[in-house]
Amino acid sequence: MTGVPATITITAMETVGELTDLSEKMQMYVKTVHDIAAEKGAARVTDIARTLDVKKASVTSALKTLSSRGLVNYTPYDVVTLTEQGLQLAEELDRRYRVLHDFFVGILGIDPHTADMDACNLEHHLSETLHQRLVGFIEYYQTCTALKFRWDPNIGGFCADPDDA
Amino acid sequence: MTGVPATITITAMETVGELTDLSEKMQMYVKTVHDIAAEKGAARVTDIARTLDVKKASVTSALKTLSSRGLVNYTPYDVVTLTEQGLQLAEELDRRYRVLHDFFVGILGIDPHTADMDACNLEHHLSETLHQRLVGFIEYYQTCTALKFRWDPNIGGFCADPDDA
DNA sequence: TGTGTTTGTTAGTCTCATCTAACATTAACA
DNA sequence: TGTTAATGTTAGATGAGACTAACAAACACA
Repeated sequence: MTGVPATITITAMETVGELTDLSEKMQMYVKTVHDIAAEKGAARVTDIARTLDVKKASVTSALKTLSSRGLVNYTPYDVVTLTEQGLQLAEELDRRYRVLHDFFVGILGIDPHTADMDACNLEHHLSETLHQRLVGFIEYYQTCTALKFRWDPNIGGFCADPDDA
Repeated sequence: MTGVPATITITAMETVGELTDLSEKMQMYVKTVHDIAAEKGAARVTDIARTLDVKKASVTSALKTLSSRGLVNYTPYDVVTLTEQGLQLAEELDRRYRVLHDFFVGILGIDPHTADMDACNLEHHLSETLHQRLVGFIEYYQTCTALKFRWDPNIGGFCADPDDA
């Protein structure tokens, strides 16, 4: 058992990748297993390959790496699940994804599809401090009525939200 | 001459990396040459190696790649400068860096060092749409007095800026 | 239960970006 | 101007992560 502690504790400047010493690519495999497992109970190699747009041989190879790191339960020809540690990592990534996506769509007014792509690209690279500030900012935006504004595509800028008093 | 158009035009969902088909690592070399050249007029292999914490042999190798891509002027044993295309790329990256850093420090109240690290890690991964929205958001924050708030470390959350009316 | 299809694995190759070790060039200066 | 130190390059190896081609296992169903 190497690398990933039983409970993930990210310090201020650290990203998820730095904490786990896991490349962005490998993080994506963990996230993908999590997403597929959430939908279907467990992930198959074919599903993972299709989702990540890679060949099945690449998936097998990645799963061996992740298994040796204690992040996935892998036995040849069997379905794949996350270990407890893999689950914690996936949830940490998911928290980051959701905060980014919420911020992009809810506050910056970016269309959901672009927001999804940006959040996916960025979730691996946020420090814990930045993550927490975004969480706090979203909370403040939602509770503070004085703060309501909205992106206006006609102007190409932000302006006071007309729905708000 | 391949890959990079004479004038960079990034479309909505595209990142700088996708546009130029240049890896994050290679983007970092371009940015580093730009930074060193801004300070000293031109970059040397040793400077680049020290800045990026890699060996000089790695720098030589990267410079050959970037030279073949038309982004740096490289001749063996000579100082290194950016081509016009390399300069455009570096400036595009720098715009993203500054917007992120401004947002993190000026609005989210993150300390400059953490903000620097986050901006460095994230600058390669922003879509053009997200970049533009952040620019707009910062402008709005700066001009709209109703929008002033600030991170309060005691509370661990945002609150109305006491300096503001 | 045998046969074909789907799914998964293995073996080997490729590219990228790094490294080390050895060598070459340039610069400094006595 | 010759020697030494600093700087830069080459050649070859490594590891990550992708690929293809060939093979193996599991499944589906007549």
